[in-house]
Amino acid sequence: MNILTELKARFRVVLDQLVDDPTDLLAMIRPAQDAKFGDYQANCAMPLAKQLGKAPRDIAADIVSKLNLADMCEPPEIAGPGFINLQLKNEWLLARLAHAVQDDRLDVPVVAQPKTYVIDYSSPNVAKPMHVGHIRSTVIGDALTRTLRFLGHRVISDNHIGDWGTQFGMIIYGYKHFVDRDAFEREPVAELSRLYRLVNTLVEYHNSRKRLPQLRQELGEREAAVIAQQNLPLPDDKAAAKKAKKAVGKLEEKVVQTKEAIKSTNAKLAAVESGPELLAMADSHEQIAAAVLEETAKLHAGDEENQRLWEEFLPKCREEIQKVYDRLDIEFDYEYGESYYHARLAQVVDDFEKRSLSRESEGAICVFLDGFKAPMIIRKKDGAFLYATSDLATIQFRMEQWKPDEILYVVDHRQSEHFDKLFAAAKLWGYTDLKVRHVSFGTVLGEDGKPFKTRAGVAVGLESLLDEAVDRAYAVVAGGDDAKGDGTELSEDECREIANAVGIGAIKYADLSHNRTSDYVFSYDKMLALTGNTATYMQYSYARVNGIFGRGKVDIQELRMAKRAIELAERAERALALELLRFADALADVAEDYRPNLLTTYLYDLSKSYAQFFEQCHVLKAQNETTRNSRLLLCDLTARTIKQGLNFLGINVVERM
RNA sequence: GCGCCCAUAGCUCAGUUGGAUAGAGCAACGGACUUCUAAUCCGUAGGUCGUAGGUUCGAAUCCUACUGGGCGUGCCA
Repeated sequence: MNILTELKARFRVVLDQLVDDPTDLLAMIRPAQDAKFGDYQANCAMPLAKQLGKAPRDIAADIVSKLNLADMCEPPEIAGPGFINLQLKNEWLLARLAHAVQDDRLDVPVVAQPKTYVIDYSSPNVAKPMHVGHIRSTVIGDALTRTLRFLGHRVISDNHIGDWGTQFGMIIYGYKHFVDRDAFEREPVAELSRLYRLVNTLVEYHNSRKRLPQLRQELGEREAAVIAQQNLPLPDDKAAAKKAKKAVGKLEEKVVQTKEAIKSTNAKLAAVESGPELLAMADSHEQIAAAVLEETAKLHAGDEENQRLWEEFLPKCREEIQKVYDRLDIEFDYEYGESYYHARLAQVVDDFEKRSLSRESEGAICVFLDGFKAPMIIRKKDGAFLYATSDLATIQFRMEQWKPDEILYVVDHRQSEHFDKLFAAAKLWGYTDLKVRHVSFGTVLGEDGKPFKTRAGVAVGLESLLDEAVDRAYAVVAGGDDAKGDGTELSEDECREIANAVGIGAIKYADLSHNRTSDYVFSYDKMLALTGNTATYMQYSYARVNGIFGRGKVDIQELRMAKRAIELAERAERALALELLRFADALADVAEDYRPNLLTTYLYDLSKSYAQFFEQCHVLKAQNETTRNSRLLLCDLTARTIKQGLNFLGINVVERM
């Protein structure tokens, strides 16, 4: 049962008599901030004071007198300005725990009104290897899928793979001009990836050459602007003088920006010019950028050769991506790539045109939306479609196919404006009942506080990231095992298996435990730490419970069925019990605003409660058989909750570590 | 220029949508092992919640201005 939902239902009956809509007031019932105030607190009396023209403490007393809570709570107490403090009755807790022991769902109810969700996440480009930028979308989307599904919603996970864009034009061009046949035979994906990078480098080289003179000119103009501003006489007025100085600062900043742009442009030129072979390639492929676009256009137009190459490359690329998903233990219901929607794009634009929702501007078909300066372009002046077009087509398809109540896009925050426009356009198009939500997230930073890149300046590959985490986890696991002193307990195979669960778990957990909207600093040392809010700590808590069962030769299945009584004599026992029963609340919180970090916080609190219980309440050497059995059941519930909770995060537990 | 986001302990981060004395972990310091896994636990210290105003019974949270940072900004995705 969901404790908060139950309490709110009880309060609603009373508050309905006082106000028209108690929704906001009910949101003010929450877990107590401090254990000394009880288990839960209701803060709704204070805001009612003005509205009802009565003292808040009197209102609180009035509410309390009308509440029907006797079965669930001790008599409520009114404190401070009008807080209503609630303490759950032990009998009530015991009844819930007894149910949880027998219940596969750990007493977590199914939602009253299931919805249909489409969740769009991960969405890598098949032509490029997956990199660090893909973890957050993949891991957050997967966690939301698992959690919402468990809560009883119908969830369709759809990996909107980039398999149709310019990157494929690059690969095709590269394959036609630069392929190394032997390498392609041996390792096709590695070779395609090399070709992608090569073509990309050459394209950037020529772009840079074109851009450099412009940048130099810009630099001259901006430096002149600084001097001009500096030469202006300083106004006598202090505020105006300050403003003038600030203007100089801003202009100087722009000079710095331009200088940096020149530096990175020069680096791109040097990358090619340092190698005679590369330079020769660049010289003989001067029109490469246009040629790549043409290869892409030919593919889209159904050119036989390009189509054949695409069909040959795509499965190989997808296989490679699948390897990463296998390692991450992530599955999708559907993986309709962008190419899947190609046939619909022209119709989408036609429909917008027919219904006068769009119009031509500077040769492009544009949808002008209220509140946006720039229009959303759905067809370029050269006739090609854009990702806005295919995103619209995707919405149309999903509505036809699944009729979702809500579509979630788990995509980084930089695309928020695109989604704002997309959602506005979808509404304009007639999807007024559909809820569309951009579940955005921040950037993964390196320890220097800047976006996580290799020394060469490219995003860190996802595979190598996983390798590194698992290697480090192996060192931790094997090291910890050796340190026990009584010889190595774990076999080599076990160590490897544990290291895999720990390493992959650490990466996922580090990501999910941060508020998704903020950037976070990626650190192997922190994520693999054995203490603190890490997957490793949670996995360790789980393994310790298992250790008790092993040492005590406990048949936990038998104990569950035997319906042994749980007792809450010790403070630590009661605290643990209450935490266990908050699982449903925590999951509801995750679903509320799609925030997996609320689940990691919960699991960490649970593990801490368990650690205290573990210190203070000896299980196997309990005073008597009844207490021993009670505590074993509390251990069992803890282990099951941790396992289930980590499972929602896509993280596995290990029986020993 | 315009738009969006952010600023909390030395460091990395929470903060349940306006509630009681702002919390964790790391690092620092002090304690607890003939152990149920010490791979742990307990304690101490650490804060002008970027600055200045405002809203009200009550603000890290809402509003305004400022400072500093990130991102986006008409034909990439």
